[in-house]
Amino acid sequence: MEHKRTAYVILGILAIHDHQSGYEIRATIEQTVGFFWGESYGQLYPTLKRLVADELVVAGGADTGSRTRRSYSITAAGREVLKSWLAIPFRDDPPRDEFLLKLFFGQQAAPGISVGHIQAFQQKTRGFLDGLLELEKLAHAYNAHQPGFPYWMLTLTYGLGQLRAALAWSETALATLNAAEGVASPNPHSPTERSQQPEGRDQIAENHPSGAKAHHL
Amino acid sequence: MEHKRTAYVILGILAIHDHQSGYEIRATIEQTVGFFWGESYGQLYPTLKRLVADELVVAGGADTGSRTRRSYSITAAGREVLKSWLAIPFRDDPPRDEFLLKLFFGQQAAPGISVGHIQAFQQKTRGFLDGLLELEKLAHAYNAHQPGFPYWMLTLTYGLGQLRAALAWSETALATLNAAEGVASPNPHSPTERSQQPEGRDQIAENHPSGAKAHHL
DNA sequence: ACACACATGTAATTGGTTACATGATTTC
DNA sequence: GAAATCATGTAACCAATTACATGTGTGT
Repeated sequence: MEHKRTAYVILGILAIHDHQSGYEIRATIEQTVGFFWGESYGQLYPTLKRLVADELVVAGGADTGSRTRRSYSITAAGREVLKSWLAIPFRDDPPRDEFLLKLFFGQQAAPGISVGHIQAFQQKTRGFLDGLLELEKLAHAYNAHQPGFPYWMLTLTYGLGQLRAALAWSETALATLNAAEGVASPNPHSPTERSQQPEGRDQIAENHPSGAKAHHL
Repeated sequence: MEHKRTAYVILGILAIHDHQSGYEIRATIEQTVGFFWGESYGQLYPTLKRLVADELVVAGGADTGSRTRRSYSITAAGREVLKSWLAIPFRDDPPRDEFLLKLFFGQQAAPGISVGHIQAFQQKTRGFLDGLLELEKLAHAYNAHQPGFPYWMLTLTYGLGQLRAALAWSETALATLNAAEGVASPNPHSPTERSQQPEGRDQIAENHPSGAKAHHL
């Protein structure tokens, strides 16, 4: 009876605003938790089905099989399940930041490549930041009175902080690299959409004098 | 003949320091890119095999099948493949931050839960930061002269910046929450179950005027 | 002889993405 | 009645995790 995290996202969204269709839920996810939590279509509908089967949400509207709008609400049981999930420690999934990875190996790349990556990163970050600022404005305008508001703001300010730090870093990074690599030429990069911020896992290099493995590569 | 990202990590590591066993490669990954790139056992050996088959690395040492140490080196072809991978735009994989997710839904949680999460986050972040600072020290001590050094430092300073921003945020977040949630009965990190939560529907803001997307819940 | 770290591997499964296929409703 | 957008779904795939199974070399 385990549920995957997609299930809890759905429950959480419905707990805040009930009676949404799958389509709407998806949109809501994107507009609210989207900046730190990506969901895919492929997961949504099957999960919704499963939640209905487990009676954590109830479906109203058309009969199954039809393609007409159906809307979902969370049940009391659903709220409980959500609540107990919220109470257990969050899991830190392994970080995966391809940008940093490519940057780390920058020495192996052709000249200019790393600078290009950083520039692309910078642009994405700026765009992302603009989006969050916009979101902040809208949230204040429409949702300031809602009970969840303080929590929402917390996630927002977290995001803003990370992005600003990233932006500050990118300036100095470019300066450093231009010094190190000489002049820049090319650009790689055509824009994509999503950005992410890495979230840590806690293991870090272990090293002790005696066994002294490779800390020097 | 697509390669997965694990393959490029291996190539990159071997490009920096050749002639390592699978075991060593894994350790090196952890000690260098580990803080922003998690790899799992399960991927390493099969990928290594595949790389050998594609002649991007060569294996020396014992014969296949044996469990004695084998060591791998990158080939010229391997370097080329790595180089061209480095040149293509990095991919931003969808963000997934369970901490923020739980925080976002904090209103649905029992009292103290969110504070507990933030405290846990704070601790992890501090530990992580300490680890990075340690790593920085070691890197300066042992690797300062190596050609990749400036790039490694870039990833490091990025991490430090993010962590410091996260730490700063967590302070204000705790302050905010303590104000908002009244007093804490901190229930840090051990699962709870049962709680009373009657509380009927919460009906909140409805969809607004026409046109614009629902930016409010 | 035993423990322990070094070392290599595989099987089962998850969790998720992408791409596609299709129907319903609104708007012009 | 065509187009756009709202809406629901599925199939194919794949990257990665987990847990397990096993062997080797060294030091005590």
